[in-house]
Amino acid sequence: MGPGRPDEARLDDVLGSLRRGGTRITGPRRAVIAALAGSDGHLNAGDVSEIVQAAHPDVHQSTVYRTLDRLVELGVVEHIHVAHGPAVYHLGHDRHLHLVCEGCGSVTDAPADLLSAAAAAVDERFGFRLAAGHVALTGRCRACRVDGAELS
Amino acid sequence: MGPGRPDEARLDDVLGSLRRGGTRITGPRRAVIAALAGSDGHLNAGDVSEIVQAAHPDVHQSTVYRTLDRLVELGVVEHIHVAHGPAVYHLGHDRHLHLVCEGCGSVTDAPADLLSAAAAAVDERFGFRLAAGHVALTGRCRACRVDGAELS
DNA sequence: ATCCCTGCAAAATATTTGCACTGAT
DNA sequence: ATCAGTGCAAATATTTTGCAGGGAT
Repeated sequence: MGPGRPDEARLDDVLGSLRRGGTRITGPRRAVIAALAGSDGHLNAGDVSEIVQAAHPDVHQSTVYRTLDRLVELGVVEHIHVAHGPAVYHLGHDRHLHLVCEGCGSVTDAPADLLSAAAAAVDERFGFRLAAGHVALTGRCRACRVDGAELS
Repeated sequence: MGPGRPDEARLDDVLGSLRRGGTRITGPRRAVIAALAGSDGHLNAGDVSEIVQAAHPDVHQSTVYRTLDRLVELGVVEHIHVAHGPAVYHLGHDRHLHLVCEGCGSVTDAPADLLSAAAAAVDERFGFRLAAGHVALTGRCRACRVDGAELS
């Protein structure tokens, strides 16, 4: 469609990282990476499986899990723990924060520097190094903060 | 042992809340609340079950889950989602934060006001009301931040 | 040719739910 | 007497793992 296809560029980046890491490049792995690269959103392992299996029905879900783990290990994928649901994955290590609405489940990205002051305080007072991006923060988005929807 | 038994006071507080909420007071419920009141730490549902069943072997685990849910509903118990493991529960709504170490799994409590500036910024910029205490923050505690233990 | 990666099946972990009975109110 | 709460068993959801065969290097 438009000129320039960042998805493919990202895919190539990741493949390069795999090669550098001594990790073999296989069909299932391409498919998993493509699924992540093709979606800007935050996919959980089941989502990735569905997308992958739409094109490659033989790829087993356990392979998706193992591949995601490997990619996290290599540092090219982040996994974030959402309050109730399963962990979600996305390419890159932008280190942004995730705001998950307890009402509607929507995920909002926020810049990591929002927590940098807090992280410094935590480090100073507790000697604890915050990995703020690893867990999603929860609360209520603009749309849901009035409605009395159920909490989690 | 010492004078004054805050555990029992807390237990009575909770029982009062139950009565006010129109919730029946049963043996299993007393046992669950006592387990929470008797431990300052952060127990997951399995821990609570063990403690309860040590004294009351007949109490079923599903009852523990349902009781914990009810207590959360009533606002006398908080449940916090820890990165990988199961949710942990504790009495009260101190609204403190939880710092979970990715290395050793230890949980450190931190005052909620550490995030109040960040919460204000999030509200202003995204219209998102942070419920910071609901999800545990992860990182590396003092002891683990040098050792290269495995990540989660 | 090596041995990392895969598919498969089964297990492990965490939590929920339908159902009939019991006990708190 | 009512019906919320319970024990039990089974289902659900997510993730992990042992094993043997196959493909990337």
